[in-house]
Amino acid sequence: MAIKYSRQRQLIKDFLMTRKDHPTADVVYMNVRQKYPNISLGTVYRNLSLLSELGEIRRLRLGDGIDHYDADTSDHYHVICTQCGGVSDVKADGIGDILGNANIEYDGEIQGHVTYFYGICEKCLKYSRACCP
Amino acid sequence: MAIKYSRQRQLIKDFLMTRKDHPTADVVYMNVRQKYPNISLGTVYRNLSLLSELGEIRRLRLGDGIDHYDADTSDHYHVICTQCGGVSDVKADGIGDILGNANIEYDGEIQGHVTYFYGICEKCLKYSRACCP
DNA sequence: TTCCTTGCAAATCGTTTGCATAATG
DNA sequence: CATTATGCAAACGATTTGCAAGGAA
Repeated sequence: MAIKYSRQRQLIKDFLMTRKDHPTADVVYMNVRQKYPNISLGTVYRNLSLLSELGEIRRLRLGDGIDHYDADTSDHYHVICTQCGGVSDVKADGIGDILGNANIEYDGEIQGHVTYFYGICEKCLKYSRACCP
Repeated sequence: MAIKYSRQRQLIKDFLMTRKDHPTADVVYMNVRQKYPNISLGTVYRNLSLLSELGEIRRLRLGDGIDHYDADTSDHYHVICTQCGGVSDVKADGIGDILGNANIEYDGEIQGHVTYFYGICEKCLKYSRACCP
């Protein structure tokens, strides 16, 4: 199971690192194809999964049924805009600790949690202000 | 868009209220079919969506890519067992407030959050204890 | 009668997989 | 050379949808 270099995987990771909007597999495919036209969707999926397993990127499951990917593996959270569907980052230090210490009643063993927020992103806020003063 | 009664919708909701394990659409279909053999999968999906919109049930998106449904609409959280995949309830009062007051840096407007936990459920815990003393 | 709901099947959409070929170490 | 990765296309599983027929108000 040794991992060998592939230009495709490198390009996928490179592209992801340039983006802060947590693109989907399809968006990755569309973009990488501009530098490497022969790449196939299957390869994109395979590498996104592999990179996620390796911990080099993060796979985000945000309730819209489509996987998003994030090259920023640091500890942070996400907000989904209920208007435009965009995904943006939030700093929210200590949520892990807070949830870990919350008053949780459960007879099994809790190992971790997934949290994301929804709301209205900065862009959409400005937009709605502009038209409804 | 007035809503008219349908026996199928009633049976779907009735079934869901008897279950505490947050079944998927397919499981609902299999079970309702025993009382109403002609029901179609499409009808099950349509009604689960409708009931969710009406707030009579809750749709759970737990990161496994399959929607689960819960007739318990009270405020509670869920734990997904990493061993058996089962979904169970947790009481965790105050998480909403805690997250609302967390130290969150975000330039948009946060309206709410989704949180679920993962870990090992009671059954699987007992099971693993039994075989590894 | 009006309009909502259904059953059925086909269609959609994101994702995975089998396989022969190409590239890496 | 052994092994991993690829492109392609077909397969997949969950969900949605178009449509003609059935049922509720």
